[in-house]
Amino acid sequence: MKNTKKPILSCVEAPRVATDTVIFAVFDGCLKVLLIRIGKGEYDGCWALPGGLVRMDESLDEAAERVLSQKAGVEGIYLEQLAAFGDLNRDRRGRSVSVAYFALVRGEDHLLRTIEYYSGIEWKDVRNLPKLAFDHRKIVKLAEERLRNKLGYSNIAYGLMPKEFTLTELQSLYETILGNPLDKRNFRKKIKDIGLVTHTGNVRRTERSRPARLYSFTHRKPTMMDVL
Amino acid sequence: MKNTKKPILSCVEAPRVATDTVIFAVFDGCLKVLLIRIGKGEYDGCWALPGGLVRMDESLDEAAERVLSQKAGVEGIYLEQLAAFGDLNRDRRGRSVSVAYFALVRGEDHLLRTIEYYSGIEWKDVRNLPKLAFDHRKIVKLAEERLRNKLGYSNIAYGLMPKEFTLTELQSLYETILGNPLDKRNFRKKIKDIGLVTHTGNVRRTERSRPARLYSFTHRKPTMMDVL
DNA sequence: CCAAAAGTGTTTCCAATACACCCATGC
DNA sequence: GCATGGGTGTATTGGAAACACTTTTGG
Repeated sequence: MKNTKKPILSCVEAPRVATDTVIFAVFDGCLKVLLIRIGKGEYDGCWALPGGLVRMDESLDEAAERVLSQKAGVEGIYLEQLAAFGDLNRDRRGRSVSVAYFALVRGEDHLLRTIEYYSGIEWKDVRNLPKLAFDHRKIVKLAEERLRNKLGYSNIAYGLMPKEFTLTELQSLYETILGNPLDKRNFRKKIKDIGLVTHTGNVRRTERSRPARLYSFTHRKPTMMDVL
Repeated sequence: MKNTKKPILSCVEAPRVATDTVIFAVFDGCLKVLLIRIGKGEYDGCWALPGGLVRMDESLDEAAERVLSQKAGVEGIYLEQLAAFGDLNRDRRGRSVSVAYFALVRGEDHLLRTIEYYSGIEWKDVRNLPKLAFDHRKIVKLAEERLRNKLGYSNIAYGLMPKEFTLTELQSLYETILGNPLDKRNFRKKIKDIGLVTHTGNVRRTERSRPARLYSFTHRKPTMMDVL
């Protein structure tokens, strides 16, 4: 049902509502987060998550999608609400409440429009973050935890992998995010047993060694399953 | 660090920020939720979760605690953030964003000040809810799911149980919430193996049968563990 | 001694783990 | 033919699940 009443004009002190999104990608063997450099004001020189105020004509999810598209140039990717952050001192410029999201970008697409938009936009290694503004370090930490957990009981890895990939590449993604090595035979057995991936019929040929069979995710929608 | 700047006076259209809390208790063999009857306006006759606007001088968590205390008369109980809800049409009276919480009340305390405060405040069986205002049905559903999940991998049941209890009582709480029967011997073995509870040395004597040993939770702080 | 609920162990089964060698290709 | 990474199966173990009888009390 659509909201038919004219919204109330709020002329009293009230917290502002924003969204901030932790955008993950895996490449160069690292879990990366997309950050924007703040150029002036209270947090000059710090880095921050892409975010912005929520408008009157958009839901929280829509606001997060818009920010993703405007500031990071990505659309149609995996996006999920993380939590709301509303400590009094989270933003030194004034009272605000932020609804944090986390999003996943395929490693192959990590260059998409990021550098062109801002010069101050970069993928940073999660293990080695610069100084972050607001409470964004806390948000990234929570997002990282959530990502690691969900990897174990859902198929969200599809959000980080290209359409086609080898099982070795998939395993290496899991290892990068989880931070520990996995047994090759057990990994492949489990992945195949639960039908997480489907063989596409194609192979990738490399110089120097046996060609690898290519797979794609069986489901491209978020699905719960015991992956590991 | 304390917020030293004067907060910005927001004189533009902006979503209002509220909290709503799903307060659970288990008694009479049912999982119950505390609801408040709405007496007038758009949602006349509907029931709603206790909630209210977030003030400028309190964090989201503090706002939830205040509402809990003012509207439900309970303090110092288990409280955890659930998620933020911000669909455009969630409140027909105007644009709002609500940060939902879920809270746990010991069954023995379920009468605490509830009836006295409002006549329109009642514990309702989760399996048989009345018509709810706003998007509160969705919020209750999510909270229920979260409660069921957490029961399996944390000790939060302590928030629902009295100080001392028998293992049969604890099992019956699990069965009520999960909705299916559990094996007595396996349940007791697991509960004891992981050290979830500690024997207090006391027993409860009933007429008509063998006395039951009394236990209390080993930890009264939220702790992650494989309970079931 | 009877009714009522408390309390207690063992076996079975499945899923997670550990582990080592052969295969296909390019050079 | 050799170097490189791809691909496969089995034995072991540990935890989950199934399952029935004895104990203690009050009346």
